Amino acid sequence: MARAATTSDAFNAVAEPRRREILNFLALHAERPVGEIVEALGMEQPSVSKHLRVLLEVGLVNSRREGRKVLYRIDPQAIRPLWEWTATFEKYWRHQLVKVKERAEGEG
Amino acid sequence: MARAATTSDAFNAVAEPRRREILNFLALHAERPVGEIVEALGMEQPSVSKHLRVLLEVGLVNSRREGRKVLYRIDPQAIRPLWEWTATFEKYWRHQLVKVKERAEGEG
DNA sequence: TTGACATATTCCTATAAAGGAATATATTGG
DNA sequence: CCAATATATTCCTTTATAGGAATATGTCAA
Repeated sequence: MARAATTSDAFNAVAEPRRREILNFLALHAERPVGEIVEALGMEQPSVSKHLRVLLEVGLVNSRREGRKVLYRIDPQAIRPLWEWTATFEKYWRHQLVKVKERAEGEG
Repeated sequence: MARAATTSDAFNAVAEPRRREILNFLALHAERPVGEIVEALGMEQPSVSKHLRVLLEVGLVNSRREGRKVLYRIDPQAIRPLWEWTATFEKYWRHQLVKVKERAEGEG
């Protein structure tokens, strides 16, 4: 068996750094055509289209055509499961920090 | 070029569901030997060892030997970059929720 | 219809991974 | 040292990429 498909869920989709870059860009710039992503991130156009397809399939972005251009925008809801999972670990590192702080104060 | 190595960073490491299960288990149970993970999650022992190796390489877990057993524990700090990245999108879905709420109140 | 622009898809290659089975390594007790 | 327990590694097969190059599809303007 091979690795799970990149399109199987958001976890797999965002494992690819380029796709995270695209999401970062779209988060800042709202709805944008492919060409602007290509230019802004310095990637090849086919590469961007392919990454957008993966993001589209897992619902991390939506798209609509406007004339010759296709506009993409993020759907932040799709990132939520990822955030929720990571957030369950937040209390543990917060705990660690408290302990580190206490130790520092004890020594000072 | 193929996909990035699962050991290249936490994003790639946690893309695999089994590895997330292992982290979930370790988060709840603190330091545990491999055998308990195997039993608790119903996975094959070599499979668990291999997944733990990946988690170890990206720093998501630590280990120490105690007699015949090797005890693993999570290092929640390693999940932090993941949380931080996803958290940057939180404001967007919060925004969406506010708008949905406003609309609902306007209609009600 | 034709040409230009914008995006998507296909074909190719190299690479890596996950699971299963078998085996190797490490540690302890006798 | 030997047997038993606990864990790690290796070998194999199947599958899925990501990027590059080339090409196809879609849309508009004249």
